[in-house]
Amino acid sequence: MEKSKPYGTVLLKAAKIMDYLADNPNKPLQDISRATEMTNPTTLKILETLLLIGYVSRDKNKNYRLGSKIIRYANQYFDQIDLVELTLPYLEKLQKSIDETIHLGVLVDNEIIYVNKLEPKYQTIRMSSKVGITRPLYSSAMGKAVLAEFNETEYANYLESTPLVPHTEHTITNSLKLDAELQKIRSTGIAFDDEEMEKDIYCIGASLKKGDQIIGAFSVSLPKYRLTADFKNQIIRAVAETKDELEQALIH
Amino acid sequence: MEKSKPYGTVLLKAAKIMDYLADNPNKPLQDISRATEMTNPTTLKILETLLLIGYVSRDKNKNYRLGSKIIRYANQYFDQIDLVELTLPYLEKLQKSIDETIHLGVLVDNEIIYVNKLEPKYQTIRMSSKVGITRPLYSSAMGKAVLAEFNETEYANYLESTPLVPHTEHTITNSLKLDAELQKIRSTGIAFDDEEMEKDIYCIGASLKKGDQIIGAFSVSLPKYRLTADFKNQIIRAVAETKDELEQALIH
DNA sequence: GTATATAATTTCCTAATAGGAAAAGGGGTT
DNA sequence: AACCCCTTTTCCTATTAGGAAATTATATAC
Repeated sequence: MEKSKPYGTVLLKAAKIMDYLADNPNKPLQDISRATEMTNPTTLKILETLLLIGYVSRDKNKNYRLGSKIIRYANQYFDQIDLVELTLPYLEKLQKSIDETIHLGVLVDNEIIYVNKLEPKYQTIRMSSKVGITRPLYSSAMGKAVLAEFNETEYANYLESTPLVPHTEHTITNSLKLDAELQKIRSTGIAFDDEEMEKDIYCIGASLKKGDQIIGAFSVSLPKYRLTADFKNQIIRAVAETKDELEQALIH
Repeated sequence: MEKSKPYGTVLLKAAKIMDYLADNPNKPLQDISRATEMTNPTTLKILETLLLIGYVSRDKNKNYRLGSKIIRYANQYFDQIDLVELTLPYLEKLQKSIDETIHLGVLVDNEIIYVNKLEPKYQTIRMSSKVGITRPLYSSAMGKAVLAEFNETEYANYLESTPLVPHTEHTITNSLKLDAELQKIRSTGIAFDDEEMEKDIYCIGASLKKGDQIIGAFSVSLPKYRLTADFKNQIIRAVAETKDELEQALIH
């Protein structure tokens, strides 16, 4: 069984250019050609088409960057979900009671994408994270909360397609251990990430469902040294309560 | 002089699909083919490549929507600018003194793109606008503020490439009138939009420059009936002050 | 459960495109 | 003015794209 060649070679090349420009804004043709391993004429022709459709923009010094169409797409993307606005008051309430970083994520293509982030008001040590980045399901609190909602087929497919790569020495890389962990999450509704993604960071999260549909998850993240037993219980209670409120709100 | 065929037919088709999915999320192959006037096999092949590069995602019912890559791009895009975060405290302060809708926009490809929006806290009648949408330069307060900063060549190019299409009966469609208006803006630093974009909506804005570089603009928008002479002066003063603060902050 | 309708996918061939070598054009610098 | 470096155009063929038709999967009716 050999994998067939993908269709749309220009499209793949264009994506390569876009990826490069996303990480390296304001680059001239030459740099883009070099980085994407294409000749100047080819790169130029693709860039001109990308310019035409608004995916990139070019300044007067002939440097290229991502274009305005991207923002328009992103906006529509959030519209589709429109979760951010809906959940904001509840997450803000959670924020008030637990002054730590709160994330909201949605499930897309077996990953969690951060779509909102609320920062602690008074804590000076904060997490560095950003809306737009993704987290694997197996090694984050939000991810495991979501995984726990998968049915057997979905879970089997997930495991098959995803190698359990360690990010820290605490990452769960054994599927039996992961099974056990998910079992626990199912019984309590609360998921934890004990430095599994990033050293010193502890997260407590829960999934968000709209009826039967898994939407995503939210979580509280904090440096582990701030996590006393009492505080942990307080967060768990607050997260559980927020989950109830959010799922109530999602039904309308 | 004939215009040459654009390179990358697949790319153009892919963009058509993306545009359609941006406006019509969760559509099956058939609908996409119909809307984009392509055959099923072609559409499918492009969708599969888009899937591969993360530009679209497909659910188990085989409905397609924009993919997570878009959010990642958008995030990088904002990083490039990183204006939103930087300006937020100042715009919030402006918000507090003038309880009306505040917009922040950046200049991209001779258009203003809204990148942030602050809603009035107490006013119940609000503007319907969204982050991500664009406004022409000639018919918005932010746009005219930016146009007033263009040099002669830039301005000439702009006029040549942009027809002054009326949006309301107040839109300036005469370039001499626009010249005069820009002259006034240059002398005061404040731009107005007197129902030129949308009936009943009045905006007061100013440009944002970082040294010599035109970044974008911000504005206060409100229903015209709330605009007394006194309130207008109050807004002008607040906008001028905010402009100073922001440009100070932009230098670092 | 089977028939029927509808949509998704694969196959396969040729019309159309893509890509790059080479040459030409632009712009800034010594 | 000559040079260098980067961008853009030209032009030809190796490669890809696109669609008709057949096939398979999926949903709906009976």
